[in-house]
Amino acid sequence: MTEQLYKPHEIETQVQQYWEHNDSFKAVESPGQEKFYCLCMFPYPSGRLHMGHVRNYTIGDVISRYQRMLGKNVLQPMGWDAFGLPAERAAIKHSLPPADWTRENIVYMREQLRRLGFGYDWSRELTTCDPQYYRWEQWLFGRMLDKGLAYKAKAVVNWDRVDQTVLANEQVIEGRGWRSGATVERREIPQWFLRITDYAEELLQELDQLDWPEPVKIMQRNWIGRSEGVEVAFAVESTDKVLRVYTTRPDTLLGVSYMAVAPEHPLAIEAAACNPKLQAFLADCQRSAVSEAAVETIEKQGMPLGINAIHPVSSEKIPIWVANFVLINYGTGAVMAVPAHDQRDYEFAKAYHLPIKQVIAPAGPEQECHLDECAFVEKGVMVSSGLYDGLTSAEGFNAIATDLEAQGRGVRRVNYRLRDWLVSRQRYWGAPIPVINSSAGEPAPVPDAHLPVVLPEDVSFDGVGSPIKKMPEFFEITDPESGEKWTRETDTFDTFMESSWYYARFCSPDSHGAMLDQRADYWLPVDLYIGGIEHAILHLLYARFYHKVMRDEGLVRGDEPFTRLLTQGMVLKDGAKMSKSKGNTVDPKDLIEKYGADTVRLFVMFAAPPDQALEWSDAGVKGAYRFLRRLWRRVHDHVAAEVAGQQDLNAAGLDKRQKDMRRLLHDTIAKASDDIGRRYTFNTAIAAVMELLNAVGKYEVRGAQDHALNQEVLEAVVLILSPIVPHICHVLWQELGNTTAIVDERWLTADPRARMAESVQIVVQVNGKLRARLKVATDISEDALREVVLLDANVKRFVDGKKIRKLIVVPGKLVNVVV
RNA sequence: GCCCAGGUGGCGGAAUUGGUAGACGCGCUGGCUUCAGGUGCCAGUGGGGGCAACCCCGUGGAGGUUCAAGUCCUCUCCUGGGCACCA
Repeated sequence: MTEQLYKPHEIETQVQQYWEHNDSFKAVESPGQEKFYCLCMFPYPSGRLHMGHVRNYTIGDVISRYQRMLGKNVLQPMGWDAFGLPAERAAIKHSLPPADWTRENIVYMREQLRRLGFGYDWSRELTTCDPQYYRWEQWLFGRMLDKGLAYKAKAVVNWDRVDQTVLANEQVIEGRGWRSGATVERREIPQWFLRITDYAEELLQELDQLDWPEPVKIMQRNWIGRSEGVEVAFAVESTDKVLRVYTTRPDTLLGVSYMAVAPEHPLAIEAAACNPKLQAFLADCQRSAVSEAAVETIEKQGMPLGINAIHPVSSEKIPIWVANFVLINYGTGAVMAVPAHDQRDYEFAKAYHLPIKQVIAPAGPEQECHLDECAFVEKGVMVSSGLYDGLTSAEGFNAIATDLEAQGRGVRRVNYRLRDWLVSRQRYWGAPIPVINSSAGEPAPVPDAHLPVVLPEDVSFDGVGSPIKKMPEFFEITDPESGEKWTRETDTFDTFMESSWYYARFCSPDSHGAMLDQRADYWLPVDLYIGGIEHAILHLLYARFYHKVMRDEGLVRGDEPFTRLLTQGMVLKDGAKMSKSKGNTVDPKDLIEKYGADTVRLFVMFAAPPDQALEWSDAGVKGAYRFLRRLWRRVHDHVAAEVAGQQDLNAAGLDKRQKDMRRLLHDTIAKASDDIGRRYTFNTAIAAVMELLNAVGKYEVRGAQDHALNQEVLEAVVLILSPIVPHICHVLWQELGNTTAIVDERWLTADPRARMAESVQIVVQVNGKLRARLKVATDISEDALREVVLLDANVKRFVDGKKIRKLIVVPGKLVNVVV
């Protein structure tokens, strides 16, 4: 007797070849058939897949295969987010052009994805560093320029003067450049922006319609940061200048005791011109980091500018200060400070001995105000505000806003925290910005006929500045007709540009005459988008913005790109995120070699629900492998079993033992369908199938009907597991006597008749404490149930001698006796 | 600083609508099978008490609502994540 062993590598190779030869996952538009576009965030080709990728793509593949079994026309594409900073770092380290490094990585990672058995339509593969891809991004940028959606303005960056480069926040380590060690400066340079703020209101409003995790929607709402307030104009003493500030609390206007402007504000710069101390302070601020987290946690510092503003209501003189916590790119870059009613202003006022003037009093006894300790930031009733005394904060808001507007000293404004999207990067490895500059420095778009502007790939890369900034053959242009000299823009696009529309390009990746074609109307929007929670704000907001720009350009229908979103949790090991720097990575390659792709897929889906962090466990992987081996053996034992007289299952003629087994089967089908299809809790679906398989292992086959029942159970187990572990299930499906490929099979529906039970277990509590479990007929009357409950010996022990006050009955579940 | 998520056995996790806490898996303990094992099978496994039936305690902490709380409310402690040039 030769036992057939589970050899994952053999069968996985065979099954993958079957899919490839049959083009199993090629997605073809089929009007009339319901489509399902399942997209996972495409990877940055960093070298090799990490566990986060494996998890992300397994989740997507399981859902895609499940949807396909429901009969839908499924599109599951894959591509490469190929531009980015790591390629530049690697180029410096290995003296290899970023393009070569990136393409080598893609070849390797593509093979890893194949090896994991993901059902991608590889004919749609795209790579963002391909000029045939980014040419359309350059083209759309031209349209945005036409519409005024793209514009040039100055912005602050982290500048490393040694490496002659701009640094990402993550490259600034304790105020110094990560490579050069040079002190990082804040520098203002002209850069390109996209007017995402034009869409702020729509981006905010349409969040409500999206089937996205609530935390992600909250993060986007906060990021957009809509507020209603008043822009107030303060005259600057003995000048004709006006200092504009934005406040959401005009009701506190009479409590202003100083003004604070950002270090980059024109008033600060002007005042510093003849004040060396002030100049030193501004220079100091230049050196501190620009991120919001840094600004919020630094020690609040400031200096008076020596000039005053005139209060628009009281005409009082208000000193103007410069402060390091005021952000130049939010609001007007200046704030009116009301120490009594804003905690930050309060702390600043205490530190610099500025007046604290209360103008809002608690509206009732439930509010507490201790101005000797902290600001009173709640809304209340106005005091010490002259004509406005006695008004509530809300009434005062309106009264003051109306009065200021009437006097031309203020205007109601909706403000957004959202800032325009800065898309210029002073880096090499990105899509060139399709702009040329005249000798006078005036920018002009590159004509469509000259697109794409191709990034030179054969470059030597030393890390000091961008190579194309040193290549006259790239940036020097002479108009062949007029002889006029132009300079090509050498900045490249933020890589979020490419990832903002790739989901749409997958619909028509081979369209060479246009960015998109009508196939996009069939596939879009993406029905389910899956990726890391770390993209909750930027990528997802930019892609939504891009979709609306494309919509307004007539390229896509619909307002939103991603109908449903699934954010997957991190992969941890020893409680920390897996990362090279922590040295706690597990290479998927080693695991696949050791156990096969199915084991890796099963473990990743079983260890935790997809949106939670997943704690890596080598022992858990072994457990997954053991389960697959057990499944393999169970099926082969069944197939090999010799049973006299093969019979079809006669569901109506089963005995109690058989009915119980069959009920468990159909309960499991129902649970797995709900878990996989609706809840996305694959771990509990797998657990349910494990229980079923455990039960089938204990189930004694006594005759032909038992054998037939076993056949039904095992076929169901293999079908349910097939989206998760598709290779082994492909083989076992055929071992069970089927001639079809399981990838083309349909999902099962639970039979309600098989799920009906004659008896049910009732939990009996006395005063909420569990005292008995009773098995009763499903159709027992409530009165009969009460009677049975009170006859139970253990229940009696706790009830006897006491008065029954109440009897709570939850039908089919529970009885609680209250004594 | 602000925002978000999460604290349940030795571990990963389950408990879906307020109704049996700990499903399933790992690990561990004991036993059987095997020349052997990164094998298979059986039994046990939150803490405490009891020969047992059972009983008491138990979901980070403190209060509260309820017949009933891991789940709802208030306060609090801890951990992880994000905060605009990483993707």
